[in-house]
Amino acid sequence: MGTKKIRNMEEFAAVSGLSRPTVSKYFHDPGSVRSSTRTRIEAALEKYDYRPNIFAINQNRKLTKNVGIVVPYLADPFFAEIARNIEQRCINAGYRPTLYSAHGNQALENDILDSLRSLKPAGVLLAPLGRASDASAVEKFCADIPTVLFDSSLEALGLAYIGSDNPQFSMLIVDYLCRTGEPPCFFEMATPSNPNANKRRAGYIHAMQRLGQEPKIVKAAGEGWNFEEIGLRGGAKALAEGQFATNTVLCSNDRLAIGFLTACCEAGLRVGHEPGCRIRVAGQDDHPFARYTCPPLTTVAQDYEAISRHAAETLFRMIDGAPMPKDSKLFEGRLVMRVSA
Amino acid sequence: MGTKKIRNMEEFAAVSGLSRPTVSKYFHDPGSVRSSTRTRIEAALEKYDYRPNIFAINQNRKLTKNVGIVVPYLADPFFAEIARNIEQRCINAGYRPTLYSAHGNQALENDILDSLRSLKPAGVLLAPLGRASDASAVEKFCADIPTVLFDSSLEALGLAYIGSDNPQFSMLIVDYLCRTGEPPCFFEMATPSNPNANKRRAGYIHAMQRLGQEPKIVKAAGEGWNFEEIGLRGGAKALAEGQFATNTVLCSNDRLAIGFLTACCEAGLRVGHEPGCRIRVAGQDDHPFARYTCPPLTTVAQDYEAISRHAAETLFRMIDGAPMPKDSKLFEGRLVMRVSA
DNA sequence: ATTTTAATTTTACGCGCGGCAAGTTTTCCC
DNA sequence: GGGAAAACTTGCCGCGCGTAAAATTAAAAT
Repeated sequence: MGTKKIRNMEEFAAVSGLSRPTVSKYFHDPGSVRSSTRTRIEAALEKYDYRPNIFAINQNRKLTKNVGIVVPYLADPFFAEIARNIEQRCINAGYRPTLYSAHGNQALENDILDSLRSLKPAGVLLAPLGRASDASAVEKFCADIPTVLFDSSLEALGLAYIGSDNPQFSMLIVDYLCRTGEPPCFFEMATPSNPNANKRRAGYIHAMQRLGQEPKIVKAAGEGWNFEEIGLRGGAKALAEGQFATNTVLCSNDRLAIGFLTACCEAGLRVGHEPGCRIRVAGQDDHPFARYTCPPLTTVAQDYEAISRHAAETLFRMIDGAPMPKDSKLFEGRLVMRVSA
Repeated sequence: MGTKKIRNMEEFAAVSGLSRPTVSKYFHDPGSVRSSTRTRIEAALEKYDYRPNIFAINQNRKLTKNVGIVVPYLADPFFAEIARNIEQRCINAGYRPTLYSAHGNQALENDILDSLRSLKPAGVLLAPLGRASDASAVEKFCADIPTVLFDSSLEALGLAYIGSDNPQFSMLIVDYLCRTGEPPCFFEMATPSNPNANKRRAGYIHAMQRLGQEPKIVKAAGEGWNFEEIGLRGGAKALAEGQFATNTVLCSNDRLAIGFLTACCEAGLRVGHEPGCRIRVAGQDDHPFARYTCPPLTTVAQDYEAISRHAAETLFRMIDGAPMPKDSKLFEGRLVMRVSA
């Protein structure tokens, strides 16, 4: 390694025998300098491991390569997974993603939006908290910075978003469950954190009515993002009180189902569609852990790939000048049949 | 709201009738300006919602309030949880945390360390990839920037870290399992991603020998961070081949155990310590999902609170000038008895 | 009311880099 | 070899703010 510590681009330009603007050009686009100079720079780069300061770079650029990714709750592997997917797409497209989690907290979400303004991002991919979001703050943000909303809509605002066709999810699995056994009861949180839950409930009701069945909804008490706990407690209570009219339970989402499965287990109920099982349980999302429940959870898979791809590509188009899409793009779910139902 | 958009501190100082440095002082410490000027600033703040650019602030500060938090794999709820805990502590202490995940990838971990240099952080809390880390890169980083290593050590380097007393974990649960039934076999990944696994294996062997039992180790093939999958596949194979010499399996970590429980379920083995159960399964970590397996997983709980608290406090002391601790600080595990063993 | 002193505000420069204009050198091509 | 194009250098300003030193002001003391 080199003898002196390189502190900035000026010093680095000096040791490579070039002017700073030339070096700057190189870092902006290595192909934009003569190959002989490129060689010299890269030789110097070997000796002194210098890298431009990323935040200084973006200080005075009209268009940065920064992209912000915001999710509501990173401790949920679903969001961790989709965030990773989107991050990778940004990197591949030459952007510099930064990931933020609101941790289920409105104040934090607002802080993140403020931080993002400082970052001068070329664009932002935002999965809002939903019901708990500060709608006006999000609206202002979208007006100022190219933003793609995904996963959840903000119903108060009329903004387009990219996500799953939630009513279709419920209809798909209701059809399946009715075809293969007793019609499902719908198990959900009393106060869901985002509008997706409402759309799933509506889809359930619609599908049941279409099949001539009476919808039965069971609600679990509890707030926040600890869905498993809510599913466990609410499920145990509902089971004990005999609230489920049939032997089939469709949960509003997989995490709730995971908790509910534990409630079944603790109540001594064998779960599954096989002979000898007392109850069938299905979820919605195909959460990363759904494959590993006991028994493995039958569910409707969100199209992670399509959502993250479409969200990223939409943002890239917006960065290139395209307007914010007027209409939401919703992807259909795919039935994942496992043992639980 | 105000009439014009405030673009920077200069403009904001103008509309509040003060000089920029005075306003700057206010933002650095509202108590450092005369109360009459503070009133004027806060009045202007009401009218025009201005906030200093966070990245410009840190451009020319000798000591910033930035803190970096790096975890190896954020899609693991364990890391998501501990990261959230540490983030909160940093915020409470007046720092500005930024969270990064290496996503199990060495190149990404190195990129993150480079980004962090640009951030000019006051300090960094780093949970390294472990075996997959670029030891020399981490070493250089620690030499340049106050860094607290947590969760996993870097054995190649002699650096202190903050984490769990892994041998104690295994010894604790081995004692319990032997006391209450057949001695456990140890189920682990063939090529674990960090040194904690090795320490747990050593703890297992030591505890078994002390009890006069012969250690039996079963290894699951597979690389990477998809532990559940590895536990499921490796577990199914080991069960099919009768590799477990006793009816008790101690998994190297909870995620592996979650996969293994699914393997048991699919093999039709009832898990638990209750009559009628064919196999007992225990994990280590008290992963956020361990409570929600079927049956709920008996495990050894990492002291999340203590680790994150001690890591954060150590970093704050280092930022205030204390040297990097010479010795690791390891917290004991707590036995969490559930139904699986 | 005047001086002393402490608090506050200005002035002036710096951080690490982008970017533009004008001038100089290199390279390429006929 | 001459001329034009391409690449590079010099010089300077800008981004949004921190910060030390100087100048000013306000509060306290006499």
